Amino acid sequence: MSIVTRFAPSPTGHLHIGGARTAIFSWLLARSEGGRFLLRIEDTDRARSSQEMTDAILDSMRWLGLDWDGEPIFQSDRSEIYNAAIDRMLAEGTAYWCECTPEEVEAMRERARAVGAKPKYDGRCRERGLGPGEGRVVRFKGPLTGKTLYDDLVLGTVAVDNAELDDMILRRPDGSPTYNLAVVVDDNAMGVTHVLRGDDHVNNTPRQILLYRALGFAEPRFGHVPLIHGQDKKKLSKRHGAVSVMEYERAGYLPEALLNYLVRLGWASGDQEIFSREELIALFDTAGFSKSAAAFDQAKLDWLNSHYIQNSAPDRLAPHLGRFLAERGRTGVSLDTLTAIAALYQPRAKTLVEMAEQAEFFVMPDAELEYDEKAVAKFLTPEVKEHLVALRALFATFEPFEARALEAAVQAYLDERELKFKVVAQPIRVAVTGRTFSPGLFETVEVLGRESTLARLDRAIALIG
RNA sequence: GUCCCCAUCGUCUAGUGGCCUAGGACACCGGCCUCUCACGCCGGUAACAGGGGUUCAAACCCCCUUGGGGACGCCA
Repeated sequence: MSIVTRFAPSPTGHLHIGGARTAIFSWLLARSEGGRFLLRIEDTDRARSSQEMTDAILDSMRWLGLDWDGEPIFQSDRSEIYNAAIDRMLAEGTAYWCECTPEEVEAMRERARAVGAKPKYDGRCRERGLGPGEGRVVRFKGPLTGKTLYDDLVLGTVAVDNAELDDMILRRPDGSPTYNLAVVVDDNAMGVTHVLRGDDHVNNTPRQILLYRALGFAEPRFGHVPLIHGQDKKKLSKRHGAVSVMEYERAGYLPEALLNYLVRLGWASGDQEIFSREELIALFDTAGFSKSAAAFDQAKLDWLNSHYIQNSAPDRLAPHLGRFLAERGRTGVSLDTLTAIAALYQPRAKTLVEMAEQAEFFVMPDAELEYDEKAVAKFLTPEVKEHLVALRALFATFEPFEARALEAAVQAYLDERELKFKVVAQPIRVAVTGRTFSPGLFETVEVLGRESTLARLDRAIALIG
């Protein structure tokens, strides 16, 4: 039987790092087995769900390269299906009407807590034979004894006493279905064979299995991947900084880097660290899951991002660099220039945002270039003035205006005077970039171009006075 | 509180009874390279939570303790 997996986000927020990871795992499981990967939007909470968030989630999925099969299913237009299932359970005696109010149920929970027991609904309406009525809900008539166990794809055998489970609500007073019921009905209808989700759902699984049985559905395999924690070992949340996929995109991360990082959080294939999309599909295996929670480590993500930046074609990076420079107000840079700059920064930038920050001096008007005070004081000294003047003249006419040729020309100038390159390197660098660090001096000068190089040398010479 | 789950370097992990004086990666610390900053290269520090078993042999199996996480919704 072919595998069918699904990702079922609730459109109440952007695609979260944790959600993205379970989506990646579900996608990989399907793709690695030649199965199908489906999408279901869990928008039954009409008040908190929005079309904007649905679109944003789909955009993030596309950005990561997670393609799904068929059209996404929306729970909001499937209420008849859920109701049919609930009505059937009512008719078959596996569900019942309950008239307890939320306040009464809360009181029951309080009482249970007081005696050190598990807080739960006490089942007082189970045998009352109530029918529909204002304010009434439908509850599942679960088994009171015995154990429910299943073989988890990542955890192994998980068992829970049925006595721990209370009779969950299936239908609210307004007729809408609750999460557990809708999930079971949909997963069954969609033919889902493998459910991969976060660890925080293990407690739901026995309940859902009981529903599968009550409904006479075939049970899928379940796998619960450990949650992603922040540096403090707590469940990842807003206060841990950037947590949505979109934020990482905006922060200048490459999708393949985030994908690679996320997939290694809780999964491994031997010692391999770098995986292409194709390799992942070829190597993915549920045996590679780890059982313990993983802490999100920004430093390692940065390392992967620099790896992918270094290994990308510069012309692929160029448009992205252009975008991030534009955000800094530097527009109208040609694609050729962008490509040349990107190539210089590939080994130097951890993120595209950092690349744009570092490279901004290349594209600012010469008159706007700011000179670092300390750099000027240290390197733009009277002793080097004559050399800057001479080299300015050399740069003014030398052909071709290309890194290696310029380097040879400058070297010849220095040889004649028995000077070391060190004497002029930093002064020229400070003159054309405004600071003490940059890519290779001649590469920088070449990309900057003759006109800007001369204009900046003039400014530097003027600064010496 | 109750239930469920987890437990190897700071972090991500390899390890499925002998190949482990525990391997890799990130980070960190040295060094090399060098026109700066990076890249790269070489080297280093650093872990089987504790205690009992089982076994000729345990990081690997069992139990307990401790620690951590998650869940206890008419949210998903």
